[in-house]
Amino acid sequence: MNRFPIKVTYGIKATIELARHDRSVPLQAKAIAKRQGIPSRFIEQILQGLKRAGIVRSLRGAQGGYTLAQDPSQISLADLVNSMNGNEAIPSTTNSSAGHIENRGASNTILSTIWAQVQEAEQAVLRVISLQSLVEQHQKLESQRCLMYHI
Amino acid sequence: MNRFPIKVTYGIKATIELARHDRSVPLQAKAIAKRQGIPSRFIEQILQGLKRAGIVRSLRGAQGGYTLAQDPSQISLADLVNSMNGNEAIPSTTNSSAGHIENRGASNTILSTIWAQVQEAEQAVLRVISLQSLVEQHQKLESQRCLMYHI
DNA sequence: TACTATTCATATCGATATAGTAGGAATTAA
DNA sequence: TTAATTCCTACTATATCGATATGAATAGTA
Repeated sequence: MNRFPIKVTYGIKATIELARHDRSVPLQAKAIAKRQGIPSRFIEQILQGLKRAGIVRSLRGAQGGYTLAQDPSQISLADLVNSMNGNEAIPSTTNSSAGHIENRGASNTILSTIWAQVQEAEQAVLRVISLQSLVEQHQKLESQRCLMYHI
Repeated sequence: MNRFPIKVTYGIKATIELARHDRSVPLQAKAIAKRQGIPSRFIEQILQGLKRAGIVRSLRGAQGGYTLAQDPSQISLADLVNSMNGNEAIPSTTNSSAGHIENRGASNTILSTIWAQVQEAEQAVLRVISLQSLVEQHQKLESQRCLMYHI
C-alpha cells in the first residue's frame, strides 16, 4: 500500500490538529507532535514550510505556537500537498507558455503533455477536498471507533 | 516542469521505437539506444523489465533483439508505466480488501483512501492512452517539424 | 532584568531511491 | 566456431527522504 510522502502526511495531520483546536489560541509544535506521534523537531520544519506557504501563522516566544491562517473550509488538500511538495504554487491552469515546451524530440513533447494531464487529474481530486471535510471525516471515524469499544 | 522518472520515459520511448518497427523483425537494444539517445546498457535493463511484464518479447543471440508482445493498440500507457514503477500489476479496481486498511488512527485511514483516489485518477488518464496513439501523435509532430523546415 | 518557552535557521546524517556503469555468462544466427 | 546479442548480477555516484542536532532570535512572565 503506497501513500503520500511522510512529510505531506505529517503536514496534513498537523493542520487537522490545528483545525480541531481553538483558532484564537496558538498550538505548539510539540503538542501537535505528541498528539500525532510525529518527531517534534521534524514537525517544526514542516510547519515552517506551511507558514511560508501562507497556510499557517506563527507566534514566537513563550506561549507561542501555530494557528491556521484561513478557515478550514477555505484550505484544500491541493493547497496543503502543493505547499509541501516543493512545488511552490502550481499554476492551476495558467498554461501561459503553451507550445513553448522546449524539449528536443517529438516523444518528449508528447510525454510532457501527458505528464501535465496526470498532474491535473491529481490536482482535480485534491482540490475538491477541504481541510474542513477531513476534520469531519476524522470526527466520524473516531466516534465509530468509540462505538466499537462498546460492543 | 516535472516529468515521469527517466526510466519510465526511456521505456516508453523504447516501445514507441518498437511499435514503429517491423514487428516480425527484432530490434536491438543498441539500435533503440542510439535512436533515442539512451545509454545502451541502461535500456537493456529496462527492456528486461518490460519483458518480465509481458510487454515485449526477446530473441537472444546474433540477430536477436526485442519485439512488442502485443499490438500497439492493445498496450496502454498504464501498462507501460505500471510495469516500470515496480508496481507489478496494479489491481485496477479489484479492491478486494475494502475496509481492511490496517492503519492505526483515523487520519491514516482517511489519507489512505484519498491516496487511492489520486492513484486511480492517474490510472484513468493513463489507461485511455494507447501506445498506438502515442505513435500517431509522434508521426504527426515529426511531420509538422518537417513542414517548419520548409518555411 | 533574568529566565524560560517557543519559533526560526541551518547543518548534518543514515537510509533508500535514482540513474547509471561494468563484467561476464548464456544463447543463437551465420 | 565466432560474433552478436540478451541476460544476470554487482557496483558506483548522486539525489532525495526522513529525520536529528545545535543554537540564535523572540517574547511572555517572575
